[in-house]
Amino acid sequence: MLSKKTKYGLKALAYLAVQPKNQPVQIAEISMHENISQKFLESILLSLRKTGFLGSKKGKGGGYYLIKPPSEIPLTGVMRVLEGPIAMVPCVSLNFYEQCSDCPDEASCSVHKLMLQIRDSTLNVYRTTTLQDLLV
Amino acid sequence: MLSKKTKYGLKALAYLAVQPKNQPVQIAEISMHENISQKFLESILLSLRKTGFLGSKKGKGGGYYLIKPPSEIPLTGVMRVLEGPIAMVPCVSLNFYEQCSDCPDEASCSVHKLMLQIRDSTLNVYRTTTLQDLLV
DNA sequence: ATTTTAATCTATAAAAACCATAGAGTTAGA
DNA sequence: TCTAACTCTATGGTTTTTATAGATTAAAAT
Repeated sequence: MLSKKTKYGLKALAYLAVQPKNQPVQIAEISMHENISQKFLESILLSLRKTGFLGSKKGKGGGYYLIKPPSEIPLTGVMRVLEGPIAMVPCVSLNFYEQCSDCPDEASCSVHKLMLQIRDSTLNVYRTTTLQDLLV
Repeated sequence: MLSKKTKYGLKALAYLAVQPKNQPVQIAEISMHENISQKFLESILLSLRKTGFLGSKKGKGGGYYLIKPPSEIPLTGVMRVLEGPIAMVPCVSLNFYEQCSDCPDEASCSVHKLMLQIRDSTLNVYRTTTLQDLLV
């Protein structure tokens, strides 16, 4: 299941992507427009800022804005920040690899083989889709 | 993330798939061989039996066995039983469709569009892969 | 019939993840 | 200096996941 965090994050990014002249938008506006709990959205936007997707401006007329044009933001990075590893199992993760404690041999593991395929096909979508492609 | 339930279930199915003459295997044997908590495995195998993937025999010489040959078991069904809906969001699910409460219009929802693509590419893997393909 | 073996069922609880809120602090602009 | 808006820390509640305990039922062997 997709977490609310990711869902809200993507919606917020898409909302920011259609702003004229990429002007800063306040949390409150995004939260109202997209039906998202404001406090929760705060923490999500904060993590997107810390990871370099968003910029922010404090004070009057401030808000959040995209740092790069939507067409230059592939979803791989966004998804890793919001949802975590793309792989469904650590032993096939490119960025978060971990050995399975219960599994003596990866090469002969049936789950490993399957999840490798799933990772590749999912990754292929995220790599070839940018934020621009999500806009109406 | 893939749940332990699914991981264990797949391993158990693969283990059963390589049994000579498809003979019944006891829970205890699978649990030992695959490093799975026996009680937990019990409930997993039970649900696989109830959904028609496994048969069981009680008493001495009993155990669980595959009902169909591995090559005739696409992973779509198995995954739906073990892991639940394949879609990451109910509004793009074929078998478990549900409207999003927070989303006024599916057609213009950025998350919807993306998750539709992910569902299709994932489904494509599960549909074209059978239990047979997971064996070494 | 009785005993043994092994699946089945019900209930429950520990652990982790997820979602959300509260409130104080900080920064920037007017 | 006042106010608007982001930043940070902490915390609580709910749900899901994982696991365990114990009693029951069914089949086979004796």
